[in-house]
Amino acid sequence: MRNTIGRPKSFDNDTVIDLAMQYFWEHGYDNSSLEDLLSAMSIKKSSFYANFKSKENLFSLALDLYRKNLFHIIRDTAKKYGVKKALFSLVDESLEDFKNTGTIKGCLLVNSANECYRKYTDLSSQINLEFKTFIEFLTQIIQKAKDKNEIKNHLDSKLIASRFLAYLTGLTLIMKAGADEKSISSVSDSINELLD
Amino acid sequence: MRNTIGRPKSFDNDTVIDLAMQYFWEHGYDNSSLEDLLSAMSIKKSSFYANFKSKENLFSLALDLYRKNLFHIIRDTAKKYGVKKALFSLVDESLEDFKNTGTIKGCLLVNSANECYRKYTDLSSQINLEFKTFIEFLTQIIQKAKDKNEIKNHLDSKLIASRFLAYLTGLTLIMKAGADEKSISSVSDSINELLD
DNA sequence: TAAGTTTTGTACCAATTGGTACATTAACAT
DNA sequence: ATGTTAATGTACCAATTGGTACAAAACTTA
Repeated sequence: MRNTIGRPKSFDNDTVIDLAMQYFWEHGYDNSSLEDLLSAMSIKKSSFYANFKSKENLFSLALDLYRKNLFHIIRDTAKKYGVKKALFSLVDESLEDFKNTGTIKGCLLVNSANECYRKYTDLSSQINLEFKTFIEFLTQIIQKAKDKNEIKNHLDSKLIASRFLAYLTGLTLIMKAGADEKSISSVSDSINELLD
Repeated sequence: MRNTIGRPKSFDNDTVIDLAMQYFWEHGYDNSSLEDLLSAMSIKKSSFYANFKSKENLFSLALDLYRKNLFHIIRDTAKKYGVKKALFSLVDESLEDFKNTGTIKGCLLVNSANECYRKYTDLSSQINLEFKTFIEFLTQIIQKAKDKNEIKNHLDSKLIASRFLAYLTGLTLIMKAGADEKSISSVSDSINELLD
């Protein structure tokens, strides 16, 4: 793949998609202007449209990357420290994020569903799919943990997964809205109990 | 107040604020363009800027109206059917809303926190305040219900309030993201248990 | 050096945004 | 009829949006 004719690519597509994904994650779709994205990706407009054909298409790629990364991280952590810790680390990450930056990004899949669903029809179907895939993924690893008796909650795995995601999302939002520490801890505790 | 000189007002400010509030509620702040708002309010641009001075100011008024209406409804329902039903009716309303329209508006206060916090600094402080007032309000009526032994949950009232709001918010979001009925019911059930 | 490919630079586009200025008209009280 | 206030109509504004067109420059292999 080395000896191609012409000027060689100076940036890796996947790398700049990752940079875009980070920016999208922090600012949302609408609040990420093309200008913002270009400087985040460190490429110029002409290169942008040559490599990714539109903002919407870039977002689609970013969404997919996000979900893949997320699964990878959860799987890795689950292998090392168990499913319970892997899932709760998502909560902890949010708490840490908030402590450090004073703000919170939440889950890009959920955020996108909230922002883009029904507004950007092309993205909507993908978002829906990614979300369902995420729930399924959670259901599977929770089921495995139940089989190993690592999680004792008698509730159906999928329902645990759904509650988990709902609570985590709710936690994120009340943090954004300015809930106090005790309230935050309480919701966080309830997520922990869910995974007991 | 009747015999004022000059042409009498042909629309009531509060009425059109209410119309604007409904529109904001359904579409969010950024997605409510001035044009949209004007036709929703059935007034013209010139009248708009004469009566409300900016979109941001209108939203501020709408937010306040929303919170007042919300408190009013909850208080009324609580008097008639008890606190538990009053709170759970918020959940039911979301479920109904979704069944009928296929979409869901959520809580304007929470939505606004999510959308506007840190982006519109002038609104941010108000949003923060409205949210805290809401939590306090919930805490109070929950405490009353606990005093009457209507709610038996031993958790601190404020923490019940916070969990309630977080769960409800999370429920709203996973509905938007396309969760299936069983998952939705399960989260809804857990909110019910919280208020037992 | 020439050919091929990538990246950049510059200029431009139509559409939309929230907002302003101001003249005109409509409805009332005196 | 006149003054006063409310509402409308029209025209305009600068800024931002995502996107296109195309020429010029940079870098490679052959």
